Amino acid sequence: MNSLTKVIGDYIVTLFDDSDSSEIVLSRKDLAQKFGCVPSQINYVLRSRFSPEQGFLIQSQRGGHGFIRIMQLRFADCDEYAEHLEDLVGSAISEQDARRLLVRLQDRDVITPRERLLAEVSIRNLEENGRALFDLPPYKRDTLRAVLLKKILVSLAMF
Amino acid sequence: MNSLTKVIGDYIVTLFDDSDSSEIVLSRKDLAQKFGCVPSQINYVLRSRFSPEQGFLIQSQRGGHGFIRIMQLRFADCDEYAEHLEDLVGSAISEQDARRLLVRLQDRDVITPRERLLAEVSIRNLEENGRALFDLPPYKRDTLRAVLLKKILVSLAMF
DNA sequence: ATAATCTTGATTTATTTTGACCATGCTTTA
DNA sequence: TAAAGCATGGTCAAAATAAATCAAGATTAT
Repeated sequence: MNSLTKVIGDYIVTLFDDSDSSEIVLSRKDLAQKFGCVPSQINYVLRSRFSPEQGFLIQSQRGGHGFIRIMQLRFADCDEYAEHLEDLVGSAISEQDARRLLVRLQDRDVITPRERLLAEVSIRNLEENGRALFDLPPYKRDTLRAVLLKKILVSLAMF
Repeated sequence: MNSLTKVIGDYIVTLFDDSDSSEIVLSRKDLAQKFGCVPSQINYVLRSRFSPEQGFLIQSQRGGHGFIRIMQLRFADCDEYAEHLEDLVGSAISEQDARRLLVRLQDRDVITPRERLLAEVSIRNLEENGRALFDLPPYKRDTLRAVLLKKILVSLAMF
């Protein structure tokens, strides 16, 4: 049995197929109407099927002429790369190792210096929050760091 | 379908493109007439799209031969730009506003699409941690988000 | 049986559009 | 040259529109 969520998700995918652009724009209200559901269902579909982790970015605007824009990020072998990263980063990583990894990626021109800087700032910020605000134990911080680093690298690989 | 506000805003941008000066002058009444709207709509366009936060300054004069002059700001150096960013983000910012700001910066080629993506992923990660792990109230999340966003933008401005 | 996923609707937030009323600066006229 | 009149632009708030959030309930999968 197909859930409505799946049906709507599939429909959105066909919009991408038909559009040969890497982004589509839609109206939440109209879409909900088309599928006879409440508008917030659309949010659920987007949250569960079109997240950044799944290779999509979403912009939206409320009010008159409101819209939802879904952008699909380009990517060759996402799964393979993600697996590779899983090995590379693992489920926990020290700040040092994270930095070393970023340097290596920059050396190999996988990321630019600015991108490395940006990644390091974000990781550093996570560190500070985890330490000062929440008083997390080191292993927990290593875990959160690994999660963030993988998200960053996966997303960049999509472009 | 585009909102009138967007159409008018885009039109004003083309005026800048065509003018190769950093300022343009226009008549509120004529512009409103051209787009078939009430004059105060023009004020709304200016307020929402050409604010100082967005890098524009406006002068105007009422009465006969009245006018509206829009000036585009330029920044002398990195420090000045960084300071501007501090003002821009403030001490708290919503996820939406943060995203909008990033979009604007990308539109103006201040950051690349990849850099925007990276920033968005980091901010989203922060959001998820703050929400799911630590159960922070919205205001606190807005604060942490502002901190991170400023760190990111300031660091990039240094480059 | 329990956890995960999906569905729903009430409430909140954001954006745009419109209009009534206010302020200011030329221009004309007494 | 002062007053009156006209031509502009500004402000504010209400109405219209539309998306986001949140939590509770329903369903499905393990």
